[in-house]
Amino acid sequence: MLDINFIRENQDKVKEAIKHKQLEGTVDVDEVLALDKDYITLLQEVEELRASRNKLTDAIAHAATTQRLALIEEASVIKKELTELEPKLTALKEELDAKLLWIPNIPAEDVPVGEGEDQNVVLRQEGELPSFEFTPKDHMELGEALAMIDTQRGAKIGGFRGYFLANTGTQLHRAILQYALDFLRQKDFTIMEVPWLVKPEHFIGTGYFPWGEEDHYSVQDGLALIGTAEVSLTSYYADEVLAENDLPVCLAGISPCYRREVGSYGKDTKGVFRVHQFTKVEQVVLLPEGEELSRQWHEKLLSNAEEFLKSLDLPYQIKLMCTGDMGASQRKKYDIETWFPAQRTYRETHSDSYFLDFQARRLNMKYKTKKGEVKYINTLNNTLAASPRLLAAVMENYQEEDGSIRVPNVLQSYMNGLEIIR
RNA sequence: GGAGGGUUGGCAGAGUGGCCUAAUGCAGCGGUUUGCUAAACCGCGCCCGCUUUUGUGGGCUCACAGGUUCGAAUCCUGUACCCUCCGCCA
Repeated sequence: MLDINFIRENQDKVKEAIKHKQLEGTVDVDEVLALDKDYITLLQEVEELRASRNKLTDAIAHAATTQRLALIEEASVIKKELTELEPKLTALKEELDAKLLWIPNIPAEDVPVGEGEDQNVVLRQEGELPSFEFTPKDHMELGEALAMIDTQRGAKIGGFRGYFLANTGTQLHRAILQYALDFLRQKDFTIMEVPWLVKPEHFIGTGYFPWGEEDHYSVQDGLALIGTAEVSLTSYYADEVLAENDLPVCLAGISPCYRREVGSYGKDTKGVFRVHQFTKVEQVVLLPEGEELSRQWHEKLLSNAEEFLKSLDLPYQIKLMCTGDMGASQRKKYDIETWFPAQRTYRETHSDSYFLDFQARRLNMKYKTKKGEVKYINTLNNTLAASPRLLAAVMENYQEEDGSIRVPNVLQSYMNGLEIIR
C-alpha cells in the first residue's frame, strides 16, 4: 500500500506505474482521489458534530437539574445527525480502502519499462555450461529410469501435475532442502517452519491479494494455502512495533508451496518442472526504512542464492525484470534462471524482490527508531531453493552417459555419502 | 464438539455510566536543567484541518464489530484470540 499523501502528491507517478505494470483497468487513480476528497470532507463534518456533542455532554454532566433536560434535547438533535452521517463515513472509508489495495508499488528508477518477459534484461551469466559427449536426457527420462520420479501415478492420485518422488529421488530432493536450510542457518537466519494455511489478510498484507487470488487454493474455513513461505514469514511481526535495534531481522522458512498455475495449462507439462505443490526454502529480511539499505540487501539476498548455486556447480543467469513482468507490490525484481541442459536453456528458479514499506503498510508492521519515531519496516525476499524444480536441474546437469547421476559434493553428506545414483 | 474463565498503553496493573483528558509502577526514547555522570522535572499512539522548523484546534484510541444512552473501558449482543477442563485425536 502506498501512503495516501504520496498518491495525492504524485498522481502522475502512480498512473505511470499502473500503466507500466500492465494494470490499467484494475484501478482508477482519479476515482480514488475523488473518493478521498469526499471522505475528508465528510470526516470534517462528522468531527465538528462530535466536537459539539462532546461539549454538550460535558455541560450536561455539570449542569443543574433544571437545565439538564434542555441540554439533552439539544444533544439528541446532534445524535440524530450523527446517526445518519456516521454510516456514510464508514462506507466511504471502506470503499476507499478497498480501492487503495489495488494501487501497485512504484517501480524503482533502474527497472526497465516493458510489457512482458521479452523486455526483461539478462545482466550476466555465471558458471560453465556442462558439456556432454552425448545428448543429455531430461530429468523425467532420467527420473523414470532410476525410479526417482513417478508422474503417471502422481497424476492418477493427485490429478494434473501431481507427482511422486521415490527413494533416491526423495533423498536428493530433501538433501537439497536441508542443505539450503543449513546454508542460511550459517548466515544467521532464523530457520522456521511456518503456517501453510494462512488468513486472507496476510495474503493482502504481502500483496498477493487482491491481484493473485485466483492463483491460490482456499479452504472451507476461510484460509488459503500459501504459494510461498514469504506470506507467513513477512507477516510474522504484523501489527507489532519492533525496536530499531531488533533490525535487521533475517528469517528463513521451509514450506510446501501450493499454486494453481491457472494461466499455464499448456506450459511445461512434462516432468516436475511446473507443479501445483512443491517445497521451498525462502529468505525474508526486515529492515529499517531507506531505499539504499534495501538495495544493498536486495543484492545480498541475490548473492546468497548465487553462492548456493555455485556451491552446487549449477550454471545460471541473472535477469532484471521489466515493469510488465514484475509483481504489483514489488519495487524491483531479479530472477535467477538455472541451466537446464535438456532444454538447452535457462529457466527460472529464484525470484529476488524488495518492497520498501509497501507490504509493511498493509501488514501494519512498524519499528520505533532510536529517537522514538514510529516508522514502517522495509521488506525483501528471495528464494534460496525450490524443489523439485532444483532437483530436476541437479539431475540434468549431473547426468552421465549411462543414465546415472552424480551427487553434488556438498549434498553427499546428506545422502549417507552416496556419490552416484544408478 | 461441549463447559467455564479471560483480553486495559512496550511491560505490569487500577478503574463497574459523567473531573477517565485511563491512576500508579517499571522499561525505553527525546527534551529541560547541569563542570561530567547521576538525580529531578516535562513529554511520548493514530487521523483531519490550519501553520508548515516550531506550533495549534478538533476527532479517535481500553481485543474486534454492532447496540443501549445526551454521554460507554464500564451495560447488552455477536465475533476473534488466549487459558483451564471434558470428548476426540498423530
